[in-house]
Amino acid sequence: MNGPGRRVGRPRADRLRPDSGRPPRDEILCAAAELFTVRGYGSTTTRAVAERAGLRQATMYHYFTGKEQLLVELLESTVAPSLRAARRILAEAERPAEDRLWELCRADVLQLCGGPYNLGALYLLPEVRGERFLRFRRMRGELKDSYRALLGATGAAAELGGDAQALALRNDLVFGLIEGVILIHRSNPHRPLETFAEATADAALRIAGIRR
Amino acid sequence: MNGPGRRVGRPRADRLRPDSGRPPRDEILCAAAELFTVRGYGSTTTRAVAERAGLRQATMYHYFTGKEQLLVELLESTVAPSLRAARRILAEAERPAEDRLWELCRADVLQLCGGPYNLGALYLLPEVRGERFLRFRRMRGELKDSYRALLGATGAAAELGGDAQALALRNDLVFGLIEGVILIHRSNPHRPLETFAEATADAALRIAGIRR
DNA sequence: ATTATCTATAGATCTATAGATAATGC
DNA sequence: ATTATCTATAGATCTATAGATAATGC
Repeated sequence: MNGPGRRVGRPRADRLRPDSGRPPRDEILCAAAELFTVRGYGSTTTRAVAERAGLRQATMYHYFTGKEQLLVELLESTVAPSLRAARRILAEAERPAEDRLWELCRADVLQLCGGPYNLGALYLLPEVRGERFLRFRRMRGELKDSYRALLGATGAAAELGGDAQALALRNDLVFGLIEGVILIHRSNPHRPLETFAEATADAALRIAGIRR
Repeated sequence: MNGPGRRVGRPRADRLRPDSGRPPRDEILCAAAELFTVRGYGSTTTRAVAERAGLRQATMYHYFTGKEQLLVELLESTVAPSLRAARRILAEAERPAEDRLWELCRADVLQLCGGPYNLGALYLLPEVRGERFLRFRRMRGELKDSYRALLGATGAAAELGGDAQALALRNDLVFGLIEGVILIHRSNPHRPLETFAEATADAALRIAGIRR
């Protein structure tokens, strides 16, 4: 049995929250994700995060060095699965690039909009420009490069006749649609996610100039 | 002559800023726009806004009731021109809907990305969910309805056979691309804006399923 | 002994207000 | 007299740290 009362350390104060069974670290990250995406980073206090996670403000510092670390971990853990998927898809050289680009788009939409809170909205926070988020931005850059590589291997790209700028612009538009997709999802969260992800991947390919 | 020294009221403290000649109210709004889009709303202090505008923190309260009013005015003044353009374009019933939708997209991109700071990024701030921004959200809703009306009048919409949900989804994708466009622009601000606006309008029409 | 939590709080803000001041305008 | 600004500050946070406490583990 792993019920309450069997854990090491001083028990939590009463009246806070029912025991969720998850590790406290995860509870804190979830609370932060929810609040950062809904209220914004700068408008969210460490007290609000801790309260929502069911513990006292100071306890957060047992797990994290500060508020910024929360955002760093959330960002990197959101982009990491997308990046893994991109690497895998990029390696499947025998499949047509068009199909693979579609799959990557669809997977990213599911990743960004899936889950209980809209993690994708974290990318839109202006605060992400800071130095501590450099690693996240590098990972995101590699993801974008994967999009470009796939797009460059399609027949639609061949039609541009090697115009690198035109290709970059198209890739920006495709990637922008995928990253901005969270805005669309947020405005109508009740739409079935599968349908939505496929429709978005279709739209991305239409932007790319691919007819199928 | 309207140089310094000819204005009513106590002079500004020295060392602040050279006289820009613009009304103080505008200077404050510009400073707020710059900081809100780059640092975020919650992470921007009234002191930072005032300092950048060249006056003391307390002086801001001579022109605005508080920090929220700054964001309210910026949001509404950003969406208002788009809404006027939409009403005008919507009324030109003799022109093909396809052309008018393209024009509206292009105009919105210019509006959102034009100007010295990226006003469009204000729409992405999570804080905009608050009650004081209701009027802005209504205006934005009317703008989105204009997109839908135009899209519904195109031949591409006719192909959907009156499926209202499919039309709504397409409109969300089109509108989402336009609103998310600031993310793309931010990642490469040196691209000529005219080219970019037209390429984005092209992409929007491709999403909409319009071939031309 | 180790651990996870708590309470308490120092020190640094941040927002908004009160009231003084230094210009112009009449 | 009117106006736009300033200085000063009250009161309310907010972050992060110090140190106590209440469990388990050995």
